[in-house]
Amino acid sequence: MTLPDYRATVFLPRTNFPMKAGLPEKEPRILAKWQADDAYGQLRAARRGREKFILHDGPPYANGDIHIGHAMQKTLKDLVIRTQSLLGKDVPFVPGWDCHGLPIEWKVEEEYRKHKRNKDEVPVAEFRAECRAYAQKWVDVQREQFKRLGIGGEWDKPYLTMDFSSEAVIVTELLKFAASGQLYRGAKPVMWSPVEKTALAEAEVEYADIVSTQIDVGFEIVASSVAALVGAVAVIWTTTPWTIPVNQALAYGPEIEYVLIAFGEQRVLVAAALQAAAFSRFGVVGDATGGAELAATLDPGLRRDDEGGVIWRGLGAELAATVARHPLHHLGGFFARPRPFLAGDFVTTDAGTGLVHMAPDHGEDDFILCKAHGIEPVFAVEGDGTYRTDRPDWLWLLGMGNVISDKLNNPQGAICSALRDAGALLAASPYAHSYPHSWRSKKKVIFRCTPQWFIPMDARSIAEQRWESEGGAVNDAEDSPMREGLTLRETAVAAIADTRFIPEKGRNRLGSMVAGRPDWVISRQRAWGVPITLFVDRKSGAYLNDAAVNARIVAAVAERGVDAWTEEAAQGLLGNDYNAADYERVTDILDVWFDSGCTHAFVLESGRWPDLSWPADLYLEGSDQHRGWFQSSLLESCGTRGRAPYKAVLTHGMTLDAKGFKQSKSLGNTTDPAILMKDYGADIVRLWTATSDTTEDHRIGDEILKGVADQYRKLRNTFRYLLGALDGFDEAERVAAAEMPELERWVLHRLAELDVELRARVGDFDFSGYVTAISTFVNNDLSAFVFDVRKDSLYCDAAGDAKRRAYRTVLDTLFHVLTRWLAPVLVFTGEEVWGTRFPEGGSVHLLEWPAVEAGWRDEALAGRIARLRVVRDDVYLRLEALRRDKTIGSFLEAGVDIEVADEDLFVELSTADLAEMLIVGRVTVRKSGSVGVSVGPVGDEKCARCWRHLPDVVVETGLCGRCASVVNG
RNA sequence: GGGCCGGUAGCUCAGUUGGUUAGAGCACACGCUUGAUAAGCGUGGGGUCGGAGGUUCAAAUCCUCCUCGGCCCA
Repeated sequence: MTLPDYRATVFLPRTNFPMKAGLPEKEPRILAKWQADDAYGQLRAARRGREKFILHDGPPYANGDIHIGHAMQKTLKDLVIRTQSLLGKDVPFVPGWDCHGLPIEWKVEEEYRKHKRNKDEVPVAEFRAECRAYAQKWVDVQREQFKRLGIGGEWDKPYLTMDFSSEAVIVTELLKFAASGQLYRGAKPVMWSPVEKTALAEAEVEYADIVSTQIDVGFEIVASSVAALVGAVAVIWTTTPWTIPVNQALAYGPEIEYVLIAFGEQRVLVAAALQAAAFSRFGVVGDATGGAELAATLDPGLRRDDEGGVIWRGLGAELAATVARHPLHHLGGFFARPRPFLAGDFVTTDAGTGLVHMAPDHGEDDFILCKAHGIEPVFAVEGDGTYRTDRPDWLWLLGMGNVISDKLNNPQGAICSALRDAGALLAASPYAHSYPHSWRSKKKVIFRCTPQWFIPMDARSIAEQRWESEGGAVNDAEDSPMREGLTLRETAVAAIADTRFIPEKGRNRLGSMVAGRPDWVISRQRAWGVPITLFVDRKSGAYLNDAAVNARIVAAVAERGVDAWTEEAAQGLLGNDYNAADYERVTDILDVWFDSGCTHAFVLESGRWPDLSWPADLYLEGSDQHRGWFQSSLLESCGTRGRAPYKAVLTHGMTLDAKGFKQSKSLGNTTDPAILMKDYGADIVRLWTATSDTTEDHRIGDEILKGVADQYRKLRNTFRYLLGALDGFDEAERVAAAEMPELERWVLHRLAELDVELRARVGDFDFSGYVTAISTFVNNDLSAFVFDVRKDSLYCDAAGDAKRRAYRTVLDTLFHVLTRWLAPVLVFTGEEVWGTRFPEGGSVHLLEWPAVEAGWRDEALAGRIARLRVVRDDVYLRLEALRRDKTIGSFLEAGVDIEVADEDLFVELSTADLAEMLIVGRVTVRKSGSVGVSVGPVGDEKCARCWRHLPDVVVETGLCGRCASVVNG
């Protein structure tokens, strides 16, 4: 007998929402619609007047395509913005870019080289214009790349550090530091090219093998706590003879062993470990006759490491109170000053003599060590590499040429000659080594102390920063914007205490960096940046601090940008009260970190974006920004406003490759967001961001993305099921929660629980916990349990059946809840899902957090369902055995007999529709002395429509009673 | 070299103040279903918690050292 096909009478899910997402093609279309509808503007209008949440965007550098770190970070920011917005807050987002600085200058210069143009022949304003155009080009590129990721924001009006209005505020902020006395001119050695007369960055220097002159020079010891040393000669070794006239001290290693050895008429002091090597040099004095004389006086016995020749032996620490004099001390003045022995950790016995001559003007170690002992640089070498002529000390070197010239440095040059004449040159010979050269001119570079502008961290120590005759340009503070009586460092430390850190460990990181950092060097000898708009009095060295002048400067920059700061404009800016000739116009530009440290001022505070307000609720950046933007913003704001520009700081880790290694182009292990857009789509990248633990370093790779795509598919299919199951859902079907079966009420209970959990996760910016909670709910509670159990009712019950209506009511609730909860993560899919069900319903992103009633919570019910699910798990374990021996296929073919001893459990089980809950053919529950579960084939006929095995199936129709009544209406 | 941070199944993550046999999802294997079907359901295997010491009745958890990796400095 052939039974009718009842398939057409079953209410199968119906939807045109495709299982396959096709995100790479679909997302751009949704994006275009948002653009056309002004989705961002609509959202602003919808949230007007609500509590604000200000996430201030840290500006990426406008140079090159975005990388995966940018993608992850902007997505993270977008998750914050969209979840806060979902909570009903007004969350404007103004993205920004960092546009000034060296890397852009390089790129433009690189173009010049390609076209054989010389940067020095290009007017600086024209050069800056090209830098500006270059930055703008990448702003436009990156803007599209960020938009493609589904990042919402005011893309049509971003902030750029190079906007004239930004530049004007940066200048204003600088002048605030000036006005409050928080600026001083100090010095610091930098890489300097005497040929180009400019400072160079590390990356602009290349190393080349050259031959220099190495010399051993004796410094006569004039005082020492070690009596044997007085009158002896301390020997230093150097490959830059030109630095000897700038020497100010000698350094020794406290742990190094030194020996005093007779050498001809002299006694020389060198490191014990280097004695042999040093002595083998001595006597080699180029072609000079003096060398031969010296060699002749040398006792052959002393050329070996002969203990007999050692007059004194001791550790460097014993040299602490030793003082020498410069070999050219007879010149008087600068050269007549004593040369103290200083303990230096950097002194080694790798080469030389174990004693290092210190020229604080020309070495990093030298500068720091000397500074610590109050010895300041003397600026003996000018920018063009010649010795200064405005003091008598170096006039004897007049006309000797550039300090990098071989003529000056060779064994016959002026310096070696002077030393030889003084009897202090123990050796001079060619020396081959690798030496830094300018990438551009290929000429040798030097370390050279140059005046730099500083913001002091400890204002009380400003006076100590001054150096002789250079006029430490410190003005008295008018009024300090910092907390009363506190230094900038102390203000910043206090501000950190007032800030929330997510995760908490960021507090320590930022705090220890601020506590230990040196003064902030804000000047750069560059072209592309905001000028340090100061006029320095040529006589006093103090910078001009006049409100009227400052106002003119700011107005000029606001109008013309950084090009307003020119020599020609100086008198106009100074006005009638000052004579431009009396003032040096500072030509340095600001460190770009000062620029970005001011973003809070020209973005949040300026009023240019009326939606924004100061301070920000949140700054969100990578952990590398503890040294960068978090700190520059903090210091800038503390120095001008006495507090941090943010209430909270959220840090994320770095994105590593699949194996946990840093991504780099040279390693070839980078992940290109553009390729991800093509292969996966933005929602996958967003879901990857949301599921990664971004508080730590995290990984990306094919396997990881595949896993994320799987998780996405599960969520997508859940939406597809909801859409299909809700086909034709009508408000009239709706059932009140109180009228619903337990299973539906339990779903509502779970939603009430989730509501609390998810709100907490959003508050903690814990998106991985947020998505995991939703995913687990969808997988375990919905897909594996509720959807499965209710499949029968949804498919086979009559359309108007109370249970089915209750279920569909809950599915409708689930639809609204899940689309909204997931919309911040799956921005495109969320819109697609929403639009599929409500084509005229506007954007899902305008909606607010779904209404979940706290009254849905029902702990007693939750306990009951949990116990039933334990029974379910137990039964399934047994049914699997029946499957294995082919007794049954579908669980619907099984009958289950449960015996319980406990009265309460018996009542609980017998009042539940266990056959339905377990999706089996039949369940009987008996009270018995023993406890047990037995399973077997149910034996009843299978209903041709609902496929359940039931006793009331009629053979003729093949239908069970329920299905018969549905089919027959 | 220094400061700070991290290492839990193949992958992504949970693991409260130390306290039963270290969990979840995905992936994988096997099976069911063929009316969510390039989907859904079930069962299962898989971890010496980076390594070695130590404290403790008891350590993924506390301490020390090592190792690998990351950020920032030098």
